[in-house]
Amino acid sequence: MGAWSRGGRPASVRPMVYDHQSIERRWQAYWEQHETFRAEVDRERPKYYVLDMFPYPSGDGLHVGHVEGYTATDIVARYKRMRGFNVLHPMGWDAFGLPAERHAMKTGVHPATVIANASANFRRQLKRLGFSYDWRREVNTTDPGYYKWTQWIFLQLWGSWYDREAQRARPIAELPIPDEVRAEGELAVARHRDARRLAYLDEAPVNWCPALRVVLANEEVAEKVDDGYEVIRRPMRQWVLRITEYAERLLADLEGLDWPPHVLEIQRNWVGRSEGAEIDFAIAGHGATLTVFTTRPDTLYGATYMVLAPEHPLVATITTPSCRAEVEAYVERTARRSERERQADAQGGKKTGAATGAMAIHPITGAEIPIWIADYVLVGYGTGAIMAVPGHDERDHAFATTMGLPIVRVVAPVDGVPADHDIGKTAFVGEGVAVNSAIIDGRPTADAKRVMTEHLVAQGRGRARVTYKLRDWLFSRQRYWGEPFPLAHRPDGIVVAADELPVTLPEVADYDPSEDGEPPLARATAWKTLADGSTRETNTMPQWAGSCWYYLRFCDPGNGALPWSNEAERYWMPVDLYVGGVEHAATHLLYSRFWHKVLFDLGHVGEPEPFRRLVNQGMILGATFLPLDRRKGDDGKKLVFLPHDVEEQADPDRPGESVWVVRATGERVEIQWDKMSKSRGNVVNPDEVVASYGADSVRMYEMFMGPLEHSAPWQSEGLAGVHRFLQRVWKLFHVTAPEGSTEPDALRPIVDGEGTPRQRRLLHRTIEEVTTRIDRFAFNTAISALMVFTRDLVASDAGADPAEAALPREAARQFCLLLAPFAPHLAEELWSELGHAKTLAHEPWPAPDPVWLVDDTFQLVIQINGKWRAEIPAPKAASKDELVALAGAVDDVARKLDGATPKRVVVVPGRLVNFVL
RNA sequence: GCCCGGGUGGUGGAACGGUAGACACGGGGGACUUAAAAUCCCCUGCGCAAGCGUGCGGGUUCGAGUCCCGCCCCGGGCACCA
Repeated sequence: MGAWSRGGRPASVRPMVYDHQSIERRWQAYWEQHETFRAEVDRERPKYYVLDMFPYPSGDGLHVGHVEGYTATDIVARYKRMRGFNVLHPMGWDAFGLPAERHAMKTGVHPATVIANASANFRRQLKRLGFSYDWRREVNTTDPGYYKWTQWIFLQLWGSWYDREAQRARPIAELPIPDEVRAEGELAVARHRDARRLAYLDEAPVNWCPALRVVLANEEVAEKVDDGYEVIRRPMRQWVLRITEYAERLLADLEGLDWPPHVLEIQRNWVGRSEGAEIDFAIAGHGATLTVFTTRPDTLYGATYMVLAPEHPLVATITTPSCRAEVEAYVERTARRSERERQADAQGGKKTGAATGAMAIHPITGAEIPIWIADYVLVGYGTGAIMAVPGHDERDHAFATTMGLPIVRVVAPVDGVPADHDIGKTAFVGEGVAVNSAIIDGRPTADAKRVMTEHLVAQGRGRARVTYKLRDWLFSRQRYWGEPFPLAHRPDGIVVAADELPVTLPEVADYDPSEDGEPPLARATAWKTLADGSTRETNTMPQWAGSCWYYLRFCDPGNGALPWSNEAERYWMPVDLYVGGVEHAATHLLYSRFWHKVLFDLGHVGEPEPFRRLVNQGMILGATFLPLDRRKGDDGKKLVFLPHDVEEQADPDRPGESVWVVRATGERVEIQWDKMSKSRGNVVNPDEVVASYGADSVRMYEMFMGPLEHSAPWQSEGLAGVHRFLQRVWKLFHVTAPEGSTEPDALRPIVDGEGTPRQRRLLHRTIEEVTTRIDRFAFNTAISALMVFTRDLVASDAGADPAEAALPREAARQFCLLLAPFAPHLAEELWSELGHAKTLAHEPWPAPDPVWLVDDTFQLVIQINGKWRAEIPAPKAASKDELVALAGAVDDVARKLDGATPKRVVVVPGRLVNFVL
């Protein structure tokens, strides 16, 4: 580098005009020292709770994607503070979970140490970006002082049952115990209660991931399968939370939330409500009744066989001796199949199954129809059994075709669509008119469903019913780095709560669960064994546990006696704005809402929903470069070049255009944008860009990229552009020190007041625009208004009004306030240079003066037949007739009109005149 | 397959039913400089032009990127859930 290049500037030359490094350092220290963003309950002021989805503190540090969401919430936090709200804006660490544990296994460093280091790094990075968190409220889910209360909430769940009549959770002590149960003694009462608790032990097939040696919740399976992990079903005894009791409320309460439609849809899909009927079938030669769920009771006459899930409890009792061997083999085989195999078959429409030899009796016709088992019927949904109507259900149709079972039509399409439909070839799944169905013949589907259900109810053979896809939440994990369950198993089999919380994690020598899934805590014998002979539960909670309620702890993080005080919770909750990634739509957001409702039912919180408004930030994409022929490299993977391998060159073929070229070889490559990830090598490190452009530039660039919800490519030219803007702001406030001077830049000459009428109009329009655009979350356009102001406030050197060469003090003052949410460091610096002794963080937000929002004149647009023809300045006060006269007098317009009388003249005052010929 | 959300310059994106492309990036030209960098100023949807332009085709309206109907494409969600 030469003496004059950016890095090696001689000391005699003055420093860069806008020295972001020293400015940012100064104000970050000021905020910290003065506790500028400290929040306390204050009943005199309205509150505003702005929350980020707190991060998992990974060893890789913060990335620019985090920064986008955090900047948006910080803008809102700073803005609301200036609007007089008492703002709660906290940050913490979601620090339990696999990565720290795996790191510990590899390096021998304790997960707590791993987390401490990583979170210290995150905290440093966040502070460097100037976010206005109240750091006194920082929480860490792995801190025993925190997870004590996670365990406490778990005990609330364990200690409750769902009263379906009252539609709410109630303490288990209030559960009515039938006399005959009570008569059987303590153990029977305990069993009766345990079967109804919101947290219960269940021996059921679970999603087991052998590679990770852990069970997965249904919500987690898809993600792990996508990551290439094998997930198999295997029976295990596990803790499960009864979230299904809340299905209806989780669905109904989505109404009225200000959430993205997309997330509402994911939640609705996940809950998966469907209305239908249960129908009871007798089994020939057995006392047992086989109950099925169907959404199409109108197709009952078309049921030609029955199917049970292989795990259905009746399978063992009804299977005939001649079929037993085949059925058992089939049950065995399905139990071992992996999730992936099942999905593959499902996609291919491939059906397998076995006949039980038993026959069901059709509740209306009395016909005997065969009972099969097949794994396309799921044990966890409905009743785990179906009546198969191959004529009108694609899956039943495929199965019937494979097994050679009869197919009959009981619904006819209306309007003859499709006219040539062949029920033997494909199922007709649409609505139509019932046929071949004695009691409902001729009725349209909706009507037929209703009448059939009523008929079944009258006969005592069925009932209307609603079912949900949502399953109970599998809540235990066979890992070390999670919250221990505060429970112990007594020798007599009764489960009891720990007397004292927290139940802390013991030290262990080996973090890995055994191959068959015995948790590492099971080997901590001293910890596990209690004095009275009972043993502690050795599973731990999933990572979601801590994040299910952290927003509540933020209300009162230092409380040692309670998870939160009533006072703090009633004041701060609900969260007014919650910003985070969409990946949590079916997991974290569903789980938190569930816990919150339980806490609400038990009177611990005051509102049924925790998050009033939700916004998902988009992804920031990183660049990689691909050869034009997409050839593979030596390792057999697609050949990829990283940004530092590549440079931009002028395109020799197309002047003015440029192409990407590999520096070493000169080969042309194409740019490709992907989600940033360490493995792709396309990650932008916030530390580096903050060092070279400053936190204010990085914050502003991320907001200027486009709407918050959109994904957008990270382009360093754009960052440089925003940085240039901040330099222009600096220059607006300063006269540059003479060349060679070591003095800092001096403040531009200032005149009192808001300046000339033109400047005042500009100021008030800017206030108006920035305000409405922050309110609308249109931060990119708010920034553009700030850019226009900066460009136009002071007359450029060449010519123009000399009265506008100075900086109007009042305009400068208010501009600092408008800039502050976006570029808080620079705004504070300029504010203090204007002579203010204190931070601007609590200054009132500027209000536009309506007088200056209206111009005396406006640009009148003249249209002919709706097309733009001319534009002239016209007085705002002009009447419609005057406007038409003005418009008609314009030469160009008069010529086009050519003396013709318009059929109609549309006048929109303040905008346009449209002559319709 | 079903359900959401989108398609606007070379790029990111602006536009209460009222001048499409604000503000930026990129590109071009100029000023300053011995020169360059930096900075500042001007131009920049397409077309030689009349004109044409917001995925395509219709419609409503004096006027449609915006509202309605029918398609196409892209992104996302759900999916053996009876």
